[in-house]
Amino acid sequence: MTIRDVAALAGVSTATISRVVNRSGYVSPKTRSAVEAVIRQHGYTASRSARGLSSGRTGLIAVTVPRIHPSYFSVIVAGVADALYEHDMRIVLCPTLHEHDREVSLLARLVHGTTDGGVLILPEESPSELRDLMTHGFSFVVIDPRTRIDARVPTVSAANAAGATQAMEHLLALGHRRIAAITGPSALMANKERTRGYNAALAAAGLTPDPELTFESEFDVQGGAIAASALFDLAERPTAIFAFNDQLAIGAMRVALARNLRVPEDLSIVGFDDTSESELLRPALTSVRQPLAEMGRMGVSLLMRLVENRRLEAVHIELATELVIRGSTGPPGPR
Amino acid sequence: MTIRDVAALAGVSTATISRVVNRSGYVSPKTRSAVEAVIRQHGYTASRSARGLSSGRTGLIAVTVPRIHPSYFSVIVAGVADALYEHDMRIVLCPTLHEHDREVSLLARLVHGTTDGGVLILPEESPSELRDLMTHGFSFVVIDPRTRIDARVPTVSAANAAGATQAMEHLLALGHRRIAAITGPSALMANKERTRGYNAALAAAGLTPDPELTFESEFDVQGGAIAASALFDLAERPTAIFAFNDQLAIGAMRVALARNLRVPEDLSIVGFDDTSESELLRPALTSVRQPLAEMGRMGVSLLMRLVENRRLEAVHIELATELVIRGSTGPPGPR
DNA sequence: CTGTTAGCGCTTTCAC
DNA sequence: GTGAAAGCGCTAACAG
Repeated sequence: MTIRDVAALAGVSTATISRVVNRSGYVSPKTRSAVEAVIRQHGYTASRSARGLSSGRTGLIAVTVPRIHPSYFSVIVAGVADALYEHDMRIVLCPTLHEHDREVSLLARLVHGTTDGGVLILPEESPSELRDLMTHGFSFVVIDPRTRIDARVPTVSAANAAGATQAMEHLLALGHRRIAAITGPSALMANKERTRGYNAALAAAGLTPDPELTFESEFDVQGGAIAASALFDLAERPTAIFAFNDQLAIGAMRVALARNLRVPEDLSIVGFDDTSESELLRPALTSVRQPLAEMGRMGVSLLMRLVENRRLEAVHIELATELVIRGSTGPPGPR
Repeated sequence: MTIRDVAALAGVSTATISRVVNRSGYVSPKTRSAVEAVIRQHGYTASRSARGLSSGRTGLIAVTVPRIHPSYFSVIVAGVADALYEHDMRIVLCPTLHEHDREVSLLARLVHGTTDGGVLILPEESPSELRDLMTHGFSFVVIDPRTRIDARVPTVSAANAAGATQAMEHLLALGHRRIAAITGPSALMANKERTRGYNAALAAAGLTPDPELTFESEFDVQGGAIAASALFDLAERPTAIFAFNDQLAIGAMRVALARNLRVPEDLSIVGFDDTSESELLRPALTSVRQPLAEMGRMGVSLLMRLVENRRLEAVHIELATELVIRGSTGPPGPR
């Protein structure tokens, strides 16, 4: 079933079919309904390839993501998919799987000629690679940039510094003074921001950050466990730990419980992300919620403007986080 | 950069460029390397739309999935993406979001003309809709069919009956005799199979299923909680519960702990799926692992054969499950 | 309001 | 080995 078949059956030209299908231009009600009848009867659907080739718009958006599975990513992707669906567009999913060094150009991976634009989630591409992409006229936005990138690229991220401050203010308000930070890889911008928020909150409370209390680590459970062990071995143990993501917090909590430290009586723990695991833990984890799905939706909203206007608006959006208080935090116990 | 630009720069015809890019037909080594140089230098990438239009193959596969986020789905999708990547193909993701009744044909949703085939995960389409899809010559496979569908459609699922039997044999071996089942919606084929496995294991142990001990419920935490409450109110409480998915098991465990039943001393619990939550719970959940990523990969492998041979092979694959024993199961305590 | 027509960028016979 | 040329199915001027 091609547009020509439909045209023949309806006794009109292909142009008219195109007009009916795309609701573009004037078509008499009579013709329209005749065409629609034929279409319905024969189940005609326009080929997106052909449409893409001739109009330059495919209705497909490339979404790159390091991995699909961790809920952190799948929630963002769900937000993106959701928003795109409303624009009648679909996602071409490109998990990069750390295959960045594969000899395939980013443009090729973004399925050049098949997509109208891209949403890059936590991309591993260097700022210069992203600049190349811009040069090629490819429309894209970045969600949660890994490093500082060209200011002309629209970005969406969580208010990481403010979020960290929220967490710290909560702990400080509870009376904690020795608050450790288990940070993720310091190369990530999000972590730099969270560290900034951590320090700012301490400063605001008149405290000087103790370097002994900051521990950098990979973003996983094991990293959290290692860091926590080191912190517990300190001469003067922290009364609270602010973990820069929930995985780290889980690792820390495991070690704490294994060492018979009660949470939150002996140790308060705050995570970051508020992934679904947080409320499964016992005690449930206090965590800074990132508006992940909303970040995805917002990314699409920026991208759509970009795709339509064909001009770059330098927009950098930070979405507010929310501290979700659960059972893992409480006032410090008497030593 | 189009194929014509490259041809002009290399001083050959577009046909030759096509041959070089696709490694089809003979090209002299000299010409080839000249062309490759130009391509590399100018970063040319063939437009997938144009290629799709002229060759009929787009290198894109549609993947439908009810929702992206629950890890159950994202793990399958990750497997699919993984396998497709090796075939140099990409995924067009179509979360159906229960929008099944939207007036959009399935074919349109599968982006007809943009994809070479489809992987339908737990599709909500009726058998007859799927038959229509076949009639249109669309190549697709189904992962985890919701109901019994046309036998000519290749399917991949977990060995649900056998998996249920594994769980039951474990409980029976521990000495349990009163084992309740919290099933998911009985319309789902997977649940019918699991029920079959449950009954078969009881029968093999010389026990008659007690209808009082089977409770149907939605596949969520709350459903598990409701079912467990009812079971605990029974005159003669079960000593073990086999929940047909992990969410149900979580709900059941919550209620058990809230009622001061010790797990596993007073009550053993087995889940199904072995989602990442299982090992986070305390006690960690014994669960039947479905090889989700593998199911995704296997689906692709069937689909690739289908796409290449253009003929339907009626293949129905059941992948073995594995019982992962953790802390939530143990011998029944003295009453 | 509707039809004609010229491509969009690529693959693919068929000649040479 | 390589080139010429005919589409693939659709959209978008431009006529009428």
